[in-house]
Amino acid sequence: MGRRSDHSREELEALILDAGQNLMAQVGFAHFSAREVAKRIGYSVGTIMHLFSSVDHLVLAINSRTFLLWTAWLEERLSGVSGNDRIYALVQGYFDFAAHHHNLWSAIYEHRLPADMAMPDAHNELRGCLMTLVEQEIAAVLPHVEQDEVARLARSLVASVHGHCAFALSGSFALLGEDAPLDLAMQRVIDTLRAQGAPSF
Amino acid sequence: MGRRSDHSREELEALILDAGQNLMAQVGFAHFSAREVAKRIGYSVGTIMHLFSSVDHLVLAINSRTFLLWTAWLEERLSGVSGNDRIYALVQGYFDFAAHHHNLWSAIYEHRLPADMAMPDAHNELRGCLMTLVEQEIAAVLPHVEQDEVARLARSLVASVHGHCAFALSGSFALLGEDAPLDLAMQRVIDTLRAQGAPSF
DNA sequence: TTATAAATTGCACAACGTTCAATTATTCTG
DNA sequence: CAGAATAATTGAACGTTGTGCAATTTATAA
Repeated sequence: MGRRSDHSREELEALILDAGQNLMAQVGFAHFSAREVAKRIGYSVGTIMHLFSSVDHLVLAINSRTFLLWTAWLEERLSGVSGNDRIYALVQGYFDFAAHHHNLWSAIYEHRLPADMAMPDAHNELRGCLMTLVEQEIAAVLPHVEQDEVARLARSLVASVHGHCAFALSGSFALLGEDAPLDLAMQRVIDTLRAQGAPSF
Repeated sequence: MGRRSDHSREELEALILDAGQNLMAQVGFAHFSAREVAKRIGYSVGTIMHLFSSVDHLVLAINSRTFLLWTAWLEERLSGVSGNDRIYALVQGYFDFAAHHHNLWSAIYEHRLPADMAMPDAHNELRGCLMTLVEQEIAAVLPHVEQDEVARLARSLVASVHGHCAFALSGSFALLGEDAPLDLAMQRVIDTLRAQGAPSF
């Protein structure tokens, strides 16, 4: 008991987040448990509570990490792609990540912050990187649109694609007889880009 | 113990669903509890398990009821409205319901069916009524589009609006500095209707 | 060396979903 | 109408969960 020398505070936090994200990927948000995370790293639950204060803070941190993974995933999908294909790569990458990391992706949206708990700025900025990435791509396709409007469009298009992705992964689309959610999402994006006067869509 | 005469099976199910939906509205999916429902109606948890088999089935039934509420809400918002305004009423009604019944609405999407549990047909049909309603409105605005395509468009537009609504209620839009999610959603719907050649949008 | 501070634990608590034998109420049968 | 069969309902148990806290161990400072 009490073996501070094994890991520094930062190392221990990383250890917990690694194990936590693995557990989340394996069992999903509904069956996630701080106790199980503790068991997996050989520490007691109290240590996790000491470092993260509550299971909500831990899940928040895990989900922010997932955003990081997600952004990297999208950047890789964009590398080497040019022109309008970058928009396709972006939408498809969005769907692919969710499909390949179903539990991690869903956890982001299944977790609701307690009413008395605000999103820490650091986490918000981390998560915002994904939106920045999308803004850049939208701006490239709509060179005549001013930046504020690009930002609004990016938010809106992400929301639209998110809706399609959520319905796809939850099974709602399947229950409605829809078998090509990605095509649907892509069409909606094209509708909007054309409405904004995108040159070649 | 054992007082079968108090309520018939159907009455008791309705009693549980009423109390369950009230509890869900008050505390949200994360703090919903079958035990608390039992306490509120003066029965034991065992009785609820006997009638609904598991808390997942109970939540499923509550959420299907919410779909019913939601559909009725939309129909009321549509009554007396004509022309293109019906599309506006529909999108706004979607947002309004979610805002006025945040916990009920969110519970629909926070609840994931266990992997070994399928959506019962009866519930799927119930929930499908909302989509049918939307299909009718889309068909009215796009008279030249054939029915299968209308159905696909309806699914897609609902997904898009859902994405905007989800980001609005979760606070994601606020964190991104977006303060008019409804306008955003409405614009995306118009983009698509115009792309489909809607006469007057 | 001793005092102070920080980390870590183990235990307790209340609540959860689920299971099940026991009990009570109803219905069926002869 | 009595007695057997059936169905409903309960209460208690079990293994979880998140959280709080006093006690203990380790590291640091004086």
